[in-house]
Formats: sequence, C-alpha cells, structure tokens
Amino acid sequence: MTSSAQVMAVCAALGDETRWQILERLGRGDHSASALAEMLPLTRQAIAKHLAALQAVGLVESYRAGRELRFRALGAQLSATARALEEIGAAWDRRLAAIKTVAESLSEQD
Amino acid sequence: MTSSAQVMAVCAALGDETRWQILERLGRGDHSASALAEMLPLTRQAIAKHLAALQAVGLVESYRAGRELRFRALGAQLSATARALEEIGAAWDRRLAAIKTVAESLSEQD
DNA sequence: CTGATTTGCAACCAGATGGTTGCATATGAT
DNA sequence: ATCATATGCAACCATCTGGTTGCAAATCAG
Repeated sequence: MTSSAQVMAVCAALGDETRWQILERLGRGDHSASALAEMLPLTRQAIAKHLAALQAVGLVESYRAGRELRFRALGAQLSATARALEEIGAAWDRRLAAIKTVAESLSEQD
Repeated sequence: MTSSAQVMAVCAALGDETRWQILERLGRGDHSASALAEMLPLTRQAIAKHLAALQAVGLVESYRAGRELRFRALGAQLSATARALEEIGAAWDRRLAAIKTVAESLSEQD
C-alpha cells in the first residue's frame, strides 16, 4: 500500500529541477555523488543532499563499490506513486461525469 | 504531450500538505476560496494562493457562480502526470532488468 | 442607496530549502 | 607509509515559500 503521505513526499522530492537532472543521469546508469558532480554544475555536497532526499522517499538506493558510494534509480517507487495518482485522478473524473449525467437528465425536461 | 517540465511543475504543486487538503475537498465537490477557508484552518488568502498554484499547473480550474469564484479538481492533468511517471519508472526498471540479465549470463561460466 | 459579502492586491514575516565553503575522516593505489 | 580520492559533517548564506494582516474594489440583497 502507498499511503497518501508517501505520495506527497515523493511528489515533493520530484518537484525540483536539479533532482530531475540527477534522476535523468541515474536512469541511464549508476553513479556516485562525486561522478554526478562532474556532470552537473553543482558541488558534490549539494548533490549529496539531493541524493539523500531522493533516497529518503525510495526513489533511489545506494551501494558501495570500492571506496565510492553509487546510486541507482528505483522505478518501483515511481510506478507506485504513478498508480496512486492515476486512481485519484480517475475518482475526480468519475465525480465530474456523474454531475454531467445529472445535468443532462435535468435538461431532458425540454 | 506532457513535457518533462510540466511533470516537474505538477509534482511541485503536489508536494505540499495543505494543497492536498484543498484537493481532497475539491475532489468531492466544487468550492470557492472563502468556502474552503471555512473548512480548513487557514486564511482565505493563503488558500487563494494555493488555488492559483494548482490552477497554474492545470490541476484545478475556476468558474464564476454569482459573486463567488468556484474551483473544480481536474483529473485529466493528474492522470497525464501519472502516465508520464509510470513510463519513466518502467524505463528505469527495464535498464535494471537488462543489467541483471547480463550479470546472470556472466555467472553461467561456473 | 446601503450594507454585507466576496474577491483581489500588496506588504510583510518566519521558517524551509538549495547551495556554498571548509575541514575531518576513510579507503584504495603505489 | 604516503598520497590521492571519496565520503561525511557542520556552519553559513540567500532566496523561495507558506502564511499573515490590512485595505480596496466589485457584486448581490434589502
């Protein structure tokens, strides 16, 4: 189950340009904070903070490789969040469709 | 088409507790900023700002009803964002699966 | 017209957040 | 052992952002 608070937290993590740039790189290959710092116009520490934020909501996981700590993008969390949003959106649309139906049945009095 | 920047903007809008509370109310019925202010422990102006943010990314739309301005939750934008995230998540998982396959074929040398 | 209600706008404030620099610590290679 | 490289931690800073108050303007009702 994906709680409502979890969905919000993941969205908050995804609501940042820099974090998306990091995720785009990680989506194509694992990298350490230092490696990412060489690809992006940012300090390693700034990137480390973003990676921590992403890891906190399960969008990324880390593993040691020698003396470096590599990060990997996790599709599972993203997909779970997507499904939760899809459901909520569908519920909103169902409500609107129901209202429209009522409006149409009322206008049948013409 | 849903651009990458759009997805980020929608996520940013969804990354806020108060905004979710507003959306939850709007998901069950249309309301004006003033009406929402009576349901939530917030000033009307605070709510108006949030509604503007939600409207800016297409999660909500407004219409006049007499002297009040009512807001309605739009499922379409939420669903579109969900599909975009789902695709990205799937791409990440495909990459991981491919790597795993390579690893397995290498270990067949035992 | 008058009064009540609702929206709209601007200024202001405190705390969160994205980013930096600097230094300490750990680990791999020679 | 030594040197280079990578991570970890803390302090600090500027800006963004969520929220407030106050007031003006528009609109419906009597």
